[in-house]
Amino acid sequence: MNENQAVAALSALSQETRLRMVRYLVTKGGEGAAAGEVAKAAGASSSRASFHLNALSQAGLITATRASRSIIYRVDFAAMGGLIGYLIEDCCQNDPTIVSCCAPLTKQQG
Amino acid sequence: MNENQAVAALSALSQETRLRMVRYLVTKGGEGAAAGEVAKAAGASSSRASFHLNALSQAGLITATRASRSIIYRVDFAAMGGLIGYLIEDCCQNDPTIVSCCAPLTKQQG
DNA sequence: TCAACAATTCAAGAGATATTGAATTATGAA
DNA sequence: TTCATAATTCAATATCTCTTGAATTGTTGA
Repeated sequence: MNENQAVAALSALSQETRLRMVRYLVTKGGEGAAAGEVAKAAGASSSRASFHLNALSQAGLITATRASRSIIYRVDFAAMGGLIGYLIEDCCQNDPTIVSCCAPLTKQQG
Repeated sequence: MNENQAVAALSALSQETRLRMVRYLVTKGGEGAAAGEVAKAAGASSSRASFHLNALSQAGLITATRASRSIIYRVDFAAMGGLIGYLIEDCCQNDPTIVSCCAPLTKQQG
């Protein structure tokens, strides 16, 4: 993960419809979901959904694979993890005696 | 953390100068850094830095406290952790038998 | 081949955001 | 009070992004 990739990923996530899509796909895990299903979950028209799914794909946050008439989208969990790691890199200069500031960054996950 | 807060935080982070600022402040931990120091670290003019620091503050990602002539900015680590938690909420529907997709989200932290 | 379904592409208009340099506010020291 | 430092505010410009609806592409089954 470099700066350009991180800005691209964060730009992609900083939009209501796309954030809903990613969060929906996160819950779906490796199974993923078809474009139409994601569009419905995010409350978007098909053209809008397509536009935003393409943006997420360009940013490297999701992948697309065709399955018959549908196109299945899945979160790229390595990319998501890479982004999170980039955001909190060298937290508190990696000082192991300081826990108070870095602790909240690892606790909220579930 | 709700949807509006998350979009605001991600919008704030999705800009080169602001991302640099936050990453710099993350390494500074509870100590924080003065506006001028952050501006220098991010390679921004003072007016640009002020504009972007205000955006990060409005988004709830950093706090500002005056110390003599300087204004010290610090990352709000609870807000950062809340954002990360919101992004990966209910990953894989919290199925404990699935590790492959959620693992990368908790490993990259340094 | 034809009809139906799933999804993408396109163009135009509306709205939001970033940059610049000059001016202004706030603080501290002589 | 006066000067220097630290930082913010302002207005104008330029640029990017989102939405909409119609048209198009790709796939499947009758």
